[in-house]
Amino acid sequence: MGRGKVELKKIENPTNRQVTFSKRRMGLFKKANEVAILCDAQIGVIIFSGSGRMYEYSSPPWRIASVFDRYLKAPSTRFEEMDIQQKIVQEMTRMNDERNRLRMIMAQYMAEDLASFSVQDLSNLEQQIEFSLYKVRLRKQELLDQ
Amino acid sequence: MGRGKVELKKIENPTNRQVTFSKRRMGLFKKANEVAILCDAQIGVIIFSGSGRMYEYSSPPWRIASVFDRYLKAPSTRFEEMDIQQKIVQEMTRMNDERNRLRMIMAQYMAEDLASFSVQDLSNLEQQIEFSLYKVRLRKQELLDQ
DNA sequence: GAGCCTATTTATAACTT
DNA sequence: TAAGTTATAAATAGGCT
Repeated sequence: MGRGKVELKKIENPTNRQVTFSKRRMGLFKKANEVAILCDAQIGVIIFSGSGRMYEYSSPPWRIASVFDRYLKAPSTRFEEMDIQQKIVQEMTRMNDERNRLRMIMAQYMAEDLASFSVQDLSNLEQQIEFSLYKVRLRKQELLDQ
Repeated sequence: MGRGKVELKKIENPTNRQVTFSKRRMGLFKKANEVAILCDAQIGVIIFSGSGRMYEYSSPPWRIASVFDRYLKAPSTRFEEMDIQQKIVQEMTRMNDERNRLRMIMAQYMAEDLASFSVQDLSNLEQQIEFSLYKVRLRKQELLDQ
């Protein structure tokens, strides 16, 4: 989207990174606002810059606190403790050796024991899988375009 | 952005609204992901559809809970902190199904490092993910049909 | 009614001042 | 360095299947 194609990795030049951050942050909020209005949705977006500054968007007429409050009340929502995040990281690290193979079979693995999921859980899972699928397709296309 | 210009107001036709919601939700998450990576930012996005379904994005490797936790601690935040923090603590205390959560998070992690995959690998992965998506949807439908 | 397609609109990277 | 401009990449509305 611009004079040149941009690789999806951290922009090393701090000045360029700051400029891009400023522009794209505005773009992201604009998009969020459009979805909220066009599709009658309630949206909250929080951004922390690398330097720790916070920016937020919340779809009118709700305050962002309201969106998060609703998030807390969502039936299947569980707030992960830091402990659990650490467990995730540890688990991912442990699996490093067979990481690729594991990823290949993860989709299969994931779908094998769905009995204990609620409808909301499954909807969330569905979304995450769709996003994964999107990313896989994107990556494949990138390779094909080379 | 499309065959016709769209007025910024709620799309009245429910079918069109749903289609637009689905497309733009994906677009919004993609944009958020790009900003997070390009600009080294931490981003959380929560969307509630008009029907109350929740969708979320959180920039890897952070979980969305982490973004919100940081939000609650931000100096400029001034809504009822005690109240909401208490709710968080309660939620965290009630949390007991980390296994399923972990599995759900895996989908997101899974797609994060695709650099080493060949096109053939990706096609296989794509097929497996699509199959998983199919099974998740099937299971969800079963629950809804009960 | 979920995908795929493509004409157009929109976002933005690099340029300019 | 910041603000405005423009060429180009990306998103997507409406069609089509």
